[in-house]
Amino acid sequence: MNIVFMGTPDFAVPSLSKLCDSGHNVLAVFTQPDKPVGRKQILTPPDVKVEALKRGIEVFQPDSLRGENSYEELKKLSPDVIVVVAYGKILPKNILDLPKYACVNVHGSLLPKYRGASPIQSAVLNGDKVSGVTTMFMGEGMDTGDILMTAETEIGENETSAELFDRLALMGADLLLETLSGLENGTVKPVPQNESKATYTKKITKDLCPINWVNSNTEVHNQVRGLQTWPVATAKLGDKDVKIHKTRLCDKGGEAGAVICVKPLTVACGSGSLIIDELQLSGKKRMTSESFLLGHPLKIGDKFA
RNA sequence: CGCGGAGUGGAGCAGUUGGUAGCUCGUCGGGCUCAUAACCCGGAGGUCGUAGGUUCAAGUCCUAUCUCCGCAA
Repeated sequence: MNIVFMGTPDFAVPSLSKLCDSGHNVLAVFTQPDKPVGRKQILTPPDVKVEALKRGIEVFQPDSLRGENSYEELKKLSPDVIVVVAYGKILPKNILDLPKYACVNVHGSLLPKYRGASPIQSAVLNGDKVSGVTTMFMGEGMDTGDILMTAETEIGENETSAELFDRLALMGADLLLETLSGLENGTVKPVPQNESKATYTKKITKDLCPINWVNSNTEVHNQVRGLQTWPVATAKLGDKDVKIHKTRLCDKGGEAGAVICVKPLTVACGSGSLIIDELQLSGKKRMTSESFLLGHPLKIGDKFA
C-alpha cells in the first residue's frame, strides 16, 4: 500500500521500520519539528525523523497540519492510508478524510481504556496486570475511532514503563502490519468503542514524583515502575533529593519511610516494604543501593521522607 | 552565557585553617570454621579529570578547559 507515516518518538520507530521492510511503500514521513533537548538545549531531531532519513524517505515537519500547505502536500502524495503512531498532533477533518482508504492509528493500550497521551505509564502506575496495543480508524475525538485489532500482553510484576514501552512498540508494529493486510483482504471489521468504558490518562508530570511512604508498598512500587525513565519517583533523604529507580516488593513491615534492613536496602511503607535496588542522589549518577551504601552508610531506623 | 552539584586506587565516599593520600566494599595471599555475603592477619593497587599559575610546599588557593549529574525548560 502507499502510505504516509506520521509519528514522532521511539515508540513509533518499529512501526515505521516494519512498514518499510514489509514491502509497503512509504511515500513520506510527517513528524514533529526538531526540539531543544537537555541541559544544553541542543536542537534534536525526533527518533522517527532519524529513522526516515536513514531510509531515504522524505520528511515533513510542519508546526501545524491545519494550514493549506500540509493538506496540499498530502494531496499530492495521495496515500492509500495514513498511519499515525504517537505523532503528537491532532489531525484536522480534511486530512482524516484525505486518504483513499483511511487513517489508521496504533495506540499503546487496550482501548477504550486509557485514551490520551500516556497510556503505557498509566497502566503501570495503576498496577494493571494486562496491557496491550490497539489499532483503530481515526475519528475526530481523542482516540475515539472504531477498533480494528488488539493484542494483549501481561505486565510483569517488576516491569517498568520503559520496558513495557519497548515491548508494546514492537507489538504495535506487528499488529499494524496485520491490520493493514486485514483491511486489504477485508477480513478486519471496524468495531465501535464502548464509550461507557472509556477512560482518559492524565498528563505525566513531576507532581507525580514524590513518594508518600505511608502508601502501600504496591502503590509505591507501581509509582517507581510507572515513572521510569522519566520523570522518576523521588524521596527525601535528610535534606537531599533521591530518585528511586528500581524496587522490589517485600513483606516485612515497619514505620513508614524507615530503613528496616540494610543488607538489601529495605524501606518500610504504609503496608509491607520495598527493597531498593537502584537509586540516585541529586547531583550524582544512578547507582545500585549496594554502591550507594558504601559511601553513604545508612542504619536501621534512618528515615526516607 | 538559565541555576546548582561533582570529577581522589576496580566501586562508593572522606580529606577540616595548603605540609608524608584515608574509609567502606571488592581484589590477591594466609588463618579460623562442618560451613558462610561471617571473622582474623597480611599484600597489591592512586602522576587526586586535563592544562597552566601562586607557593619552600597544592587533592586542598587562582585561571582556563573537558566530562558527568541534579533543578528548570
